[in-house]
Amino acid sequence: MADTRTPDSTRRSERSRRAIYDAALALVVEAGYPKTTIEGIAARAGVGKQTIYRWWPSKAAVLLEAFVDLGEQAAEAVGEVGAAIPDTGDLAADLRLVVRATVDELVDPKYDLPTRALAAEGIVDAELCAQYVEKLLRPSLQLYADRLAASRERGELRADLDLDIAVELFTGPLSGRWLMRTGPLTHAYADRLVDYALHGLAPR
Amino acid sequence: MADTRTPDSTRRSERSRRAIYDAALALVVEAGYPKTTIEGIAARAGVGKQTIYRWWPSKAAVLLEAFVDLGEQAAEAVGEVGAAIPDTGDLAADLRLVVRATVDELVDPKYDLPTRALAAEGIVDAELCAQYVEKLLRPSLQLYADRLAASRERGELRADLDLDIAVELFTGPLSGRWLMRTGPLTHAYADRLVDYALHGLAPR
Amino acid sequence: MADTRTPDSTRRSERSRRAIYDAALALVVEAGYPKTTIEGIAARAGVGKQTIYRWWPSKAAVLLEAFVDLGEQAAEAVGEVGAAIPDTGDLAADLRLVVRATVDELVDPKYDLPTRALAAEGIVDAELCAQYVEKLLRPSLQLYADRLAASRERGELRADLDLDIAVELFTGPLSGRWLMRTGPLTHAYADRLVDYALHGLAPR
Amino acid sequence: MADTRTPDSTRRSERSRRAIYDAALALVVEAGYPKTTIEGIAARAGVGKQTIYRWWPSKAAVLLEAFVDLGEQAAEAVGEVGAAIPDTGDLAADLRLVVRATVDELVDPKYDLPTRALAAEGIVDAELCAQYVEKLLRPSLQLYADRLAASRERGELRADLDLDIAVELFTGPLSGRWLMRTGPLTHAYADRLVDYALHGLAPR
DNA sequence: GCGTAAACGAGACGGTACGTCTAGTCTTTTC
DNA sequence: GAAAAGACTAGACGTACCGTCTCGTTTACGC
Repeated sequence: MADTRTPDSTRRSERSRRAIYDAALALVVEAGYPKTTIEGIAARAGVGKQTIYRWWPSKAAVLLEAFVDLGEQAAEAVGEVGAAIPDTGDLAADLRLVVRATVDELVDPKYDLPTRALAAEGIVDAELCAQYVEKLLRPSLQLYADRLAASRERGELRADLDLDIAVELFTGPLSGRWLMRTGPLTHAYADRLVDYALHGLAPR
Repeated sequence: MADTRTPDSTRRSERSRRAIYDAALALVVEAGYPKTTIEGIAARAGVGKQTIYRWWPSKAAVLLEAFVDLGEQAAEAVGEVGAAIPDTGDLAADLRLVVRATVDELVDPKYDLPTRALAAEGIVDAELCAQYVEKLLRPSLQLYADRLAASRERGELRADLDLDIAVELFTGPLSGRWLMRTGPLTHAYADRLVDYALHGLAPR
Repeated sequence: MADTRTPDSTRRSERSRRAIYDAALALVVEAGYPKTTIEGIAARAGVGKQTIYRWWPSKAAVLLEAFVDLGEQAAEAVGEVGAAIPDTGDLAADLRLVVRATVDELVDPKYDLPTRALAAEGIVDAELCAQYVEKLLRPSLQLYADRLAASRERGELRADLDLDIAVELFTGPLSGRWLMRTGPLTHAYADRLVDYALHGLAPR
Repeated sequence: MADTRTPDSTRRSERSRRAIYDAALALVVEAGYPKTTIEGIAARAGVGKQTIYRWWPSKAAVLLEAFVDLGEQAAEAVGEVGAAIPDTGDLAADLRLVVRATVDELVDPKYDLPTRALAAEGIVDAELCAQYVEKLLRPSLQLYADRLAASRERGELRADLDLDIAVELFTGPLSGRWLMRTGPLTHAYADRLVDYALHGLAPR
């Protein structure tokens, strides 16, 4: 029978939590996600398996939290601000900048591998997918939405613009190309994508 | 030590191959991909495990072939033709039709589940990914490319249009929304996506 | 790579150990040794396979321990004593008694089958053979040796008698006939064997 | 359904039979009996598996025939005769000679390993055991029986001597010590064994 | 000599068990 | 009472052989 009692999180060991995060991320980068096991994480973190099972429902959940934590660490280091797409008034230029930045990130193995693993897991596991979207995807999509909304207010975009679809027009092709490796991820690609998405395929 | 001898494919049992395809697809739909095991497929197909290991390198490879075969079966049943997006002269209408059809397919569990599983596996396994793209993804993307190329010739699209990106502008958002469940997949969505992709986000 | 860590025997599950003994013995008697598998033992004992592989190196080792344990159980039940050949002063009579008892045991399937299996395995596997001899064979041979030594002291046997060979003179023919089924195992045979061994083949 | 047709032995391939014998014996000596497989024998003999299954019921049966054949080959080489224990009139001396010879043979791996394997198999498989006894054991025991019978006629042994038991008095201890490795197999041992068996344990 | 039938080499097949690995649970001991 | 340690049940993994079953290919006999 499962232990339905929820553990007392106030007594949780911060040291163990950190060690588990570190071990999980390191193993995914070193050995790949499928070869990363809960036993392996526990061993590397110097932690009992039960400590993992007590606080997380699955390997993917550990990795997700670890990765979110990594992002927060990084954000804190840079000063937390900058968490918005700059608004210089030139929408195309602003978007090129951020799409290029996204391209750079997707190419860095340190981010690529864990994100791929989480995406793969999420594709098959709806539960985890929701978490993934909420904690990782949505925040970054929101940046696009905010910037586009600002331009829409100024009349630079269709007045009735559906923001969700608008955002997807940039991120969809990009993440599709990244996930399925259907083409190179370069700054040139980023620029052209922004151009097409903003102005469409029809002749000028 | 691995058995490097390649088996003699002329002596291969067609009956077993089919049974394995059927079992694999059925199990993925019924139990989900992670709970689909090679042992399970073998048992359900009434086949020895070795017969699977002899001909396929992994569970995912089995499913990929099974799914490709399923497509071929279906194509054969309809008469093989129709493997092109119709060209009525109205590009927007033609694209709406096919994007709507894609939406319908992605919603059907019979296609949804195996495709998700393959996509998930491909995201993490580059080897398999290449196969997946080559055998499943590329052919369907090519349909878009052909139709768009036809319109480009007629001057209905930018003369210097990059077809790859153009195709992605339709399929990227669609598959992104599907994979990550970030929004509903409806005909209305399909229509609006086609509109945005064709004409861009800028005001008319 | 093999797991070289030795498990902590203080934490071993007594319940599992007993269940494995019981299952192993039962299966050997019911299905025969070759059809007794480690998987079968585990299943019948309600135990994971790893629990067997953790504590024993082979199927035969399990059976050997199970059988030794069975003997200890039996000995404990009878009160532990009697573990010596009686010494009534009449050596021939004493030996006849114990050889007859041995014959009876060798004929009982409950002992016959496991012992045969162990003997067979030991014949081919020197490692196991040593264990078998040490734990099962030697103790019972020692009883003969002790009784014969007592008679030798009293001058009833050659003064320079080689006890090992002397013991073999009784047990060798007996076990040979049993193992290879070269003749009937009866009390009459036991009596005559004792007679011949004690007095030789030469005329009186 | 099994193929009930009995194959036509007149058309049997002598070359294959020999190759199988050689392969079986070589593998048992090189790799040990348990690691000798029918597939291995077939591969080494350059023979299809079916050719083995057509003519023999089991791995042990192959080995038995191979070994019997080996003996016949050897006998033929020496000139066939000598298949009897010499009768110099000195029974003890004659027996010492032959027991010493047996000891020498049991120590030679070329004979030791296959014989052990067959004995082990026979212990557990009554069917095979009968074959083994009939073809290998009985003939060699008969030599003892004949020699002892001759002496008995001459009054050198008990008039009512039970030949079976008498033979066992020599071969039982010997084979017991050999099978279970309970002591060294030396000429000294052979001599003493003959002495004890002939004259018994009682003081002179 | 030539057709035919059986034995042959080869090896794919449906299976069983192997020994290993990991999941997730449970228990014991330590802090 | 949380945590480290690790033994436990459970069962999938990929491998090795089993014994059966085709395949073509010799081989040898009867016509």
